[in-house]
Amino acid sequence: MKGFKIPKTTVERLPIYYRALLGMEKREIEVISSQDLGQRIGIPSAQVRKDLSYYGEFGRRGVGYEVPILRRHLQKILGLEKPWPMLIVGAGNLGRALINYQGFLRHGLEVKAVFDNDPRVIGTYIHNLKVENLEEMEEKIQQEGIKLGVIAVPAEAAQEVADRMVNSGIKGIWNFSPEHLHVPEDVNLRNEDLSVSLMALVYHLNYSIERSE
Amino acid sequence: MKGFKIPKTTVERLPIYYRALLGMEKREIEVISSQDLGQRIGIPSAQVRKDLSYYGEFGRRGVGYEVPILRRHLQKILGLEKPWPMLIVGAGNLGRALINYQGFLRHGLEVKAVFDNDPRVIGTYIHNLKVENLEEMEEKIQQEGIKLGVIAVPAEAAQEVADRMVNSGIKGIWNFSPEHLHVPEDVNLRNEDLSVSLMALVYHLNYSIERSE
DNA sequence: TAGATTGTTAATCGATTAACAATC
DNA sequence: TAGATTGTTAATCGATTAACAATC
Repeated sequence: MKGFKIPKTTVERLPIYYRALLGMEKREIEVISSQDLGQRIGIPSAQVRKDLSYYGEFGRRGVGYEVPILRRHLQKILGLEKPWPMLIVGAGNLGRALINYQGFLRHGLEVKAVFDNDPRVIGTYIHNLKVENLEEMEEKIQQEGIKLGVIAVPAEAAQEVADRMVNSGIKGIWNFSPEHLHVPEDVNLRNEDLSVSLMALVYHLNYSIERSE
Repeated sequence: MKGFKIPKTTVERLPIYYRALLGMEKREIEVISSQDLGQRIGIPSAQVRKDLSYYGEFGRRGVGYEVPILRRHLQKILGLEKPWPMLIVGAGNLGRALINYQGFLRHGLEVKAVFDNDPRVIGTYIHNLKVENLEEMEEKIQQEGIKLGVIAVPAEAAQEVADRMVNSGIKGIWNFSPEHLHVPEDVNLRNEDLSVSLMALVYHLNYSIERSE
């Protein structure tokens, strides 16, 4: 990786490239041009080339990119070579959906534990995984060296869960609660507030329907 | 609303403001400055003021913004005054999580129907809602005038579901599948590919852990 | 060689931020 | 009036895009 600054927007697109390449590899497409790759995912070819160029020269002029090679480069760039153990706090509907999501393992992620504080839920099983008492979270994080935590609890509980995660060594938080969480700057926080996302969709929907009526 | 172009990034922030204001209104905070509002959600005050200024002059110089007034303006701007009927296709874990999500109604959205094509699931109930046969989707969309559809099906089925939604009059699609969907330009498409989002988090996590070790 | 496509530079476009006059 | 905060302009910063020499 070169030393200079990489645009945030580029990083957001890397997983999209990676995913598309996985699909092409499965279908045994051997070589792809930035033009073709871009077309499949709705990104201009110049942007594809520029994004990749921040990390190296992966293509061959006049030819294109070899799919398996580029895919492996992206896997490494994204940090998906070694599997990341992760934990989920909150065994409600969303927590369950995430646990059951089959795609994590394929992408080098593995849900190692689920925690909740509701006695009616603790001890039940979700897809081979026993829901554990939230009290035991810290111990597990340290035992297993877990660095990645998912917050799928109600807004009121989110900051406390985050604090406890951070204190036990978690370095990346995927936050599904609507709370704006405070974490130290060496902790990577990613907010996935679905209702915020939906409201932005409704804004555009409302606007386009108003205009056409 | 003024005539000129509003930055995409501004639109993405509006729901965050709206949500914060809802919380403040509940706690009976009457007036808030751009400074204070921004602080709560991690957005600089100048940006708060600029974003709001695209839609009007909602504040009072020397004073700030009246919370209930600004909240109502944002509700209107976002198109959340009248409730939007929506439908979900795919009654798997994610579909279930979305149906059970209590927050939609509060934000002017209402899940009117759920569809699936699995005979073992059709006819079962999820939170008062009967899972219907996917065959009947088109009829329902037209009967109820539904404009908003959620795609929570496997990648292979996503484009077909999208096509059928579009042909029946859906104007906004919230796509949870990893497929890059093709829709006419008057249809608003929002992709919510969770594994893409997670990979971007892992990228940063990996990078920060590498550096500190 | 002729045709294709990369990697990169420079131009353009868009978003954020600082600063301050207006005004409560 | 003195202090506070908006709304807006202009400067800065960052991202996208066009264009093309390098090269397969």
